[in-house]
Amino acid sequence: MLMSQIYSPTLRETPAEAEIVSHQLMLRAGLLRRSATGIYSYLPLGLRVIRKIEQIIREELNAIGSQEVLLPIVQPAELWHETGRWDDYGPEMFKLKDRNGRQFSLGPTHEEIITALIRSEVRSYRQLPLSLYQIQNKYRDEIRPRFGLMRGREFIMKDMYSFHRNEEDLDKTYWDAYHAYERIFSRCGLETRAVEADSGAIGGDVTHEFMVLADAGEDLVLYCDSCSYAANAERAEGVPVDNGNIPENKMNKLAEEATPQASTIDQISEFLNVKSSEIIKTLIYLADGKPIAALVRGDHNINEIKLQKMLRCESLELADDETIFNVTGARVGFAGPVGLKIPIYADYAISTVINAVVGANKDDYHLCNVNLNRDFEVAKFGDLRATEAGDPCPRCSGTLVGARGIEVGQVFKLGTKYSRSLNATFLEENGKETPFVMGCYGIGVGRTAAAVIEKSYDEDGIIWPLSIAPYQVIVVPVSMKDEKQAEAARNIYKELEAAGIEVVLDDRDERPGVKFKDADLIGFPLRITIGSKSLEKGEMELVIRKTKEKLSIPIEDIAQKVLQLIKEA
RNA sequence: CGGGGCGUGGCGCAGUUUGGCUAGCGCGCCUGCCUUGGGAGCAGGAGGCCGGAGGUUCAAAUCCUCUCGCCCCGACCA
Repeated sequence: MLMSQIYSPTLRETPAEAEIVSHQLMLRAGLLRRSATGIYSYLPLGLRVIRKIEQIIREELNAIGSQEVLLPIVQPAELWHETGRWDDYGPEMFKLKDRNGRQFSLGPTHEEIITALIRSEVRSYRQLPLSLYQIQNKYRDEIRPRFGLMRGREFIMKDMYSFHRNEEDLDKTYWDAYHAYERIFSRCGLETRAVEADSGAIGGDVTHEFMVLADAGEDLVLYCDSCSYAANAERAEGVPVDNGNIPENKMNKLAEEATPQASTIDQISEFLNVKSSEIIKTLIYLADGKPIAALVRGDHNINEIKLQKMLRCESLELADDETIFNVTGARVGFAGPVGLKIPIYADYAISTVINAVVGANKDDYHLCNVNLNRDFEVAKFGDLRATEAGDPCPRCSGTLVGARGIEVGQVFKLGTKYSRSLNATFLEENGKETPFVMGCYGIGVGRTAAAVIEKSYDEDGIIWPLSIAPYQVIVVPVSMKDEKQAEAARNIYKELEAAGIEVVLDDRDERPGVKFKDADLIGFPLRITIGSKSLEKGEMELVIRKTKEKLSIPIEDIAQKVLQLIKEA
């Protein structure tokens, strides 16, 4: 390909719209342009990177026996009503109507479609297991799209779905996929860490997210400093603590203190001169519409996902001011467990707080020296707090370390959630109608490209690994007007192309600085520079983008050397 | 959805507070000369309903009202 022909408008200056490095460089290198918030056009070089990643995915998934399909983007609402996700997914779904007023959505994911496809065709255990995948645009009207390809509203995703007779069979495919993912990301030049995670709106119990540790990541990952435990912070387990029964003689006399205008933990801590760990935070929630109280220590934060799991409720939201007043008799900021008539759930750590400070359920008052069992009862203890860096590891005696992570893939064991609600069954050997046991497996293709840049760039631009670079080599003659250089450039270009190498010839009549800057910005892994001096010696210069290493190599050896470098990568 | 910020040639910005001549600058773009190992130089040039609508005024990029779009932070942690 000739550089003069490639539509790759590079920018000297960083567009104001881009905040993180990968987004800035994708725009500057002419890989990407924004069309609307979270919606992008991929330009030729950007598309080539995407296609390379897709190809790696295809190879690895085909290798574990999955087959590629292409499912519709426009999906009928009825299917989503069947699983209840038309409402569960809520405003995240792009919804549309056809001319007859029939409702559709732009697919945010494809569990419904694929399950509906399978249910009418796969009738026997003899046809299982079955694994299908597709690579396609997904549509989610994200609450806050940002960071270019990192979180778009339209984005390219590989999604794979597997169908099984039973859990054991699912387990095998689950780990096949898990290991295929490791190979995929590794081939893309990414170091990933599989972490335990929450399954969110997709559902299921066992799931791992593949995280690339990077500052631009939107997730917080906690991992153990001495064992292999790693989890998304929203999922990370707390370690149960139990202080046993607090001896009566350590309990001080309950007292009421006026705390005018002190309604936050910090304010109370300062006003009463107590540590935040001596305060019990009382949160009033509506669980499926019914009020409940959740207690966490003042220096802890609640994890609503954990609370929702413990309550086994469909919906969970913080109560509104009116409900709080009705339940506690006080305005927000003065709730406490003493005398509450609603069920009280508490984090394990609550059992360790002696002589605690709590809201008095009375405006502008708090209670001091409050003690569990003497002054209030807890319906159930559990792991309710948000685990943080510095907390003990739930698996060993180590300590959890925090890091930002970019989630590039996730694998789920879905179980029968979708097959049951969509009535997708097959006949078992014994003739019994059985719902499919399912798994699903996603990879964010564009996000993977973005993650690679986040981990591999320098002040001059992107540093693509050979495996997903838009082209492997760029040939840069210092001056196209020097006919000797131009000819040598054309010759080596043709030779490399003939050897099956993906090569670009920068045939533009630009000054060398411009061509070097563009080559570095776009991130071609290898550059062959042709100057008059080296040419006279019968040599060309091979420059490694990543290390900036420059090798003078006899012209006749160049192609061989390039092939060797590609092979070694 | 809440808060903050921003919309001025393709890109990055100034000008807006305090209304006033033909709306500026840098980069990019076009033409010519010149130059060729890290985004050169000189000369000439094109390109703007100042996001949109309405209003105030002799006069609006600038003031007022409404609206659209974009970016950032937050989204209930009492």
